[in-house]
Amino acid sequence: MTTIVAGSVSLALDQPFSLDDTLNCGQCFRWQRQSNGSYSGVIGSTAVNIFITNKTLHCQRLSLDSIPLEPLCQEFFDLDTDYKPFQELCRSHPVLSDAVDFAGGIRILRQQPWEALCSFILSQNNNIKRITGLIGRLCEYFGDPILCEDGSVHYTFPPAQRLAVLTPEALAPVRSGFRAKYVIDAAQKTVSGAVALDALRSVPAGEAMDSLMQIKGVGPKVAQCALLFGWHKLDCLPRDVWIKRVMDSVFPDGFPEQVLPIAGVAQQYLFHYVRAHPEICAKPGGSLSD
DNA sequence: ATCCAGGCTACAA
DNA sequence: TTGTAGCATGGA
Repeated sequence: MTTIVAGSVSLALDQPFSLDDTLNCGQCFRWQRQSNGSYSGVIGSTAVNIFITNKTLHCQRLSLDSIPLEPLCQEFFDLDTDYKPFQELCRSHPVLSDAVDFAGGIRILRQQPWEALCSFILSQNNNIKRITGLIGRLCEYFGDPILCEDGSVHYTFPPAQRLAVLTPEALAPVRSGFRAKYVIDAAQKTVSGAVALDALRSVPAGEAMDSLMQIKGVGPKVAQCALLFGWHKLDCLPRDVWIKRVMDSVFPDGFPEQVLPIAGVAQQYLFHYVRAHPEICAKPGGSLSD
């Protein structure tokens, strides 16, 4: 009996979707741009190559598994969510409107909760380039290899059970510095159930934050990033140094009220926008020396 | 060389 | 409660 495995799927897109912006805006760290402009990456235990042409998302399976490709991509890239209403809400403020014009092709991926949590623990006081390398090493050293048709090897994100039994010394090759002990604590509390990741799905953001912040090395910013990118809680508003800057200078009273339910989406447009245009945060007449 | 990066902990006042 | 030194690492 022959197993038919769909090697690729094509998904029609009914709204803007930029792979470059979505995969390079700091919400994920594991997608690699190929020389032809496509991206390769891992969703769960499936390695894929993706690209967009003619308002169609093409997804090719690289790994040798038979997990149905279409629902996998449909969910991961959040294709069932209509972002137009979110962008209309952002139009209520000129700078958010500019951010939408600049970064409106970003979609909030539906990453696995554990991967998002672990990734953003490692992200603290760190820059995106180094975070990417660090997570790459974590997966290469502690994930499961995914053999691919073309001879390449991808890796799963290491499950919590595997990291929970490690010592900081064992994690040394990852070169995560002081963050190693935080990752181990997160893994242990996840495995023990002290922090029940699955249960957070049905819990309001504030309560979910309190739960995640029991983990050493998880404060408000890491918790909100994890909940936004790993649990798709769109009302979370992570405040990193860039967002703090633009909040202080442009939104001293916070986002417009109507934006708050999707503040995480607005935040992500803004994050991508201000990193490319730091002058937005410049205080009018302010000087660096006072 | 000093500063900074998708911050948090531990401690002081 | 608010404020801040120290933290590991590496690129600018």
